[in-house]
Amino acid sequence: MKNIGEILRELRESKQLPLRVIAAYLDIDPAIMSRIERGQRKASREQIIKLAAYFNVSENELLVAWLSDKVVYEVLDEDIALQALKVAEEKVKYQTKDNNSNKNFEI
Amino acid sequence: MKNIGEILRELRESKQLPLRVIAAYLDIDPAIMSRIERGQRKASREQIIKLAAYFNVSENELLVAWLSDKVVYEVLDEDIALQALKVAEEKVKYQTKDNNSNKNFEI
DNA sequence: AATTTTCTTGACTATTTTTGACAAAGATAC
DNA sequence: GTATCTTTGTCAAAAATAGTCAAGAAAATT
Repeated sequence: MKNIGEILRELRESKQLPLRVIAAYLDIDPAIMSRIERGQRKASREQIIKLAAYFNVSENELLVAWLSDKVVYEVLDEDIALQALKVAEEKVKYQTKDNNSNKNFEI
Repeated sequence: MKNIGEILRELRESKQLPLRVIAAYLDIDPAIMSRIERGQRKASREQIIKLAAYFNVSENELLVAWLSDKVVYEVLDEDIALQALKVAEEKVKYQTKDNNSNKNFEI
C-alpha cells in the first residue's frame, strides 16, 4: 500500500518530468515538492486536487491516499492506533447516518 | 458512542465537582476545561492521562476515545472519510507487521 | 571526466494554528 | 438576590506549518 508521496513520485517519473515542472504548476518551490514526495511534508488538499487533474488520475483515489496518510500520521506512535481507528470508523458511520449528531465536533 | 468531552463531563458530574477543581488539577483555566468538555478544544495526551488517573478509570479507554475523536475531526468533512479510515487501518497493520517500513512517515 | 541539470537538505522567515489567561455575561443554586 | 459555576469573546504567547533560498550531493548528458 503506497503512501501519497510514493504515488506522486511514480506519477511524475512515469512522465519523466523534473520536480521543477510540477512545483511550478503548484506554484511552490521544488524543494517543497521534493519533501512532499519523500513524505517529509504534507501536501494540502488543494494541491492533491490539482495534481490529480494534472496527472489525469482519479481525484478520489489520490485524496484517499492523502487523507489516510494524514490519519496514519496522527495515530502512528500510539499502540492503541488500531483500536482508535476502529472507534473512529464507528463514530463516522454514526455521524453520517444521523446528521443531527454533529453536536460535539464543533472545533 | 460518546466523545471524550462527554465522557469527561460525565465523570466530573458523577463526582459533583466544579470545573474549577479539575482545571486546577490540570493547571489550566476553568474556561479551557469547559471548552474541552464541550468539544471546542482538544485535550493534550498528557491531560488525558492525568484525568484517567484522577478519575481512576482505564487510561487506555480514555486515550482511545480521545485519539478516535482526533481522527474523526481530521476526516469529518470528507465524504471519503470511511474509505480513508479503512486504508489507514491497512497501512497501520502493515506498518506494525513490518517495522522496516517506517520509511515514508518521517514528518 | 567534465559539465550541466536535478534533487536533497539545512538555515532562516513568515504565516497560521493552537493554547492559555482574563474578564464579562449567562446560568444555576442557595 | 447573592454567590457560585459555566460559557463565551478577545487577546497574547507559543508552537506548528509552509515557504524561500542557497549550497552540496547525486544523476544524467555530452
